[in-house]
Amino acid sequence: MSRILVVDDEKDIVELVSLHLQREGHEVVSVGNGLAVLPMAVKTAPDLIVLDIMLPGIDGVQVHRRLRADTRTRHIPVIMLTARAQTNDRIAGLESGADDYLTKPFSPRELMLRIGAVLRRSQKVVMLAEQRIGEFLLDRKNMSLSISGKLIELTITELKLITTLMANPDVIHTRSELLSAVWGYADDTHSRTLDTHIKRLRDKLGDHGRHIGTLRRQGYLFQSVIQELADADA
Amino acid sequence: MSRILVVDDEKDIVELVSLHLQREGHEVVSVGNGLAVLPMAVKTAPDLIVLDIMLPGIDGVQVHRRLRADTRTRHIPVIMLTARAQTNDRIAGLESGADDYLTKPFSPRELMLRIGAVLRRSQKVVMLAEQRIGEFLLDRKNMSLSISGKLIELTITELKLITTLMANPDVIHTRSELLSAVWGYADDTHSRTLDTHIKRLRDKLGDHGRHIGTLRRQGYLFQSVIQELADADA
DNA sequence: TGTTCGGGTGACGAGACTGTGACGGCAGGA
DNA sequence: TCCTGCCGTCACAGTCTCGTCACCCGAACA
Repeated sequence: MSRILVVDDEKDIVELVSLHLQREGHEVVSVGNGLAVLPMAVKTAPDLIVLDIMLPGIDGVQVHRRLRADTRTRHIPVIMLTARAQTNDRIAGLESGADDYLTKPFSPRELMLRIGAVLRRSQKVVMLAEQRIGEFLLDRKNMSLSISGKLIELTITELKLITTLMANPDVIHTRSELLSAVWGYADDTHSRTLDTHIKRLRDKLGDHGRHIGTLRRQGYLFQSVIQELADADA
Repeated sequence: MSRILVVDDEKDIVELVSLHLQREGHEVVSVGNGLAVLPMAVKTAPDLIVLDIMLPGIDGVQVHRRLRADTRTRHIPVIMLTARAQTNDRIAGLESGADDYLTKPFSPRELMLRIGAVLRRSQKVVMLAEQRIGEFLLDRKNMSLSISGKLIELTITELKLITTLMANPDVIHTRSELLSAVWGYADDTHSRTLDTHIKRLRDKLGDHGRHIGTLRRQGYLFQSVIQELADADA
């Protein structure tokens, strides 16, 4: 699932950790020498680095600093392994820089949990570059909307509005929800602003404007298929 | 997950296919008559059409042609079902137009695989919802930029501009490239427009405006780390 | 049938946004 | 050192965009 770089000079540790990681479906790369970490990190672009603080040649803290200084590796989360013998100040120093740390001896189970947590935290939220609903094509890359290949010129407000509606088609978006999403209004300002923009949007969409439905007292919605709207109970 | 329109006059086939599709979480709409395909496709806006070539009333090839001729349906991918008895020319003709085709009799499993492949191909280009470069955080969902958590209010033009630059940080974007990406200008209009917007952007970014670098005669670039720019050979 | 309420519609003015041209300054080459 | 070309900066005017208001209409309900 993820690629993880394990840095430790004790082969036993590396093997133990690798075993557990692989069991969880991760790909493991390992290095035993501090000086080799940066080149290896650049080469393999791991999703996470498990870094022992005690290393031959160069200190783990130094390695960490170098990783952070290099634009190619600075975003990679690091979990530090420290020995109990380390002074508290040392640990505090690490704590500030690393994404997490663990004192030796540690249970593999705990390491796995922490790795899972860090990965989840750093996981990137992906979205569709293009969202298609029927003939509507929302191109987030170019910030544009087209219908059946025809570009519809929208203002930024209209674009935000339809983007919000299309994000959850066939679902009712309340007025306050839309006002919050598009205008950032916290309070339920009651004015004709939203209505007006809905109208402008519908006008620009021409015949397809009917995809934007109104539910009296409830809100608006983007209908993937145009149909009569029957109010549910209020 | 997706809405699929199945066109076949043999009820057994429709039922079989529908069953498998529904099992995979797809919504199925079906039609047994060639003439009903276009209206139904327009009405339900399916994500994919499975089209049998042998149909009563009107030939599947004709139907396909009509689908392609109509702006409302031309973008919908089509998988053709052909009988082994069809001549080779016929199949060649199909092959060019349809997104995929399958000869009867076929295994439902194979159809499912091909449908999966076509759907995957026809949609889903993913992008990061948030892009972070140093202190800069580009939030594509809310179409906003913030620096160290502070929201920067940008106009739509400025937003497109910095989005383009940030899409490939530390890479030179030529003037014509930017004019094309942001303004859609095909020709290299030479005016002060781009410069002016670059300046406005830099101003709004305050001290961080220095991330936008100029390379004389070459273009602009977003620098992930601020540094002196040395012109490469022109 | 009449009343009430929420949404639709059209107009308008303030302000924002944009593209342009003029001008100045700086870098690189002669 | 001067010249040339490219970019930075500024002011400005035209256009666009937005929020609001007044008024209309139709649905829901009594």
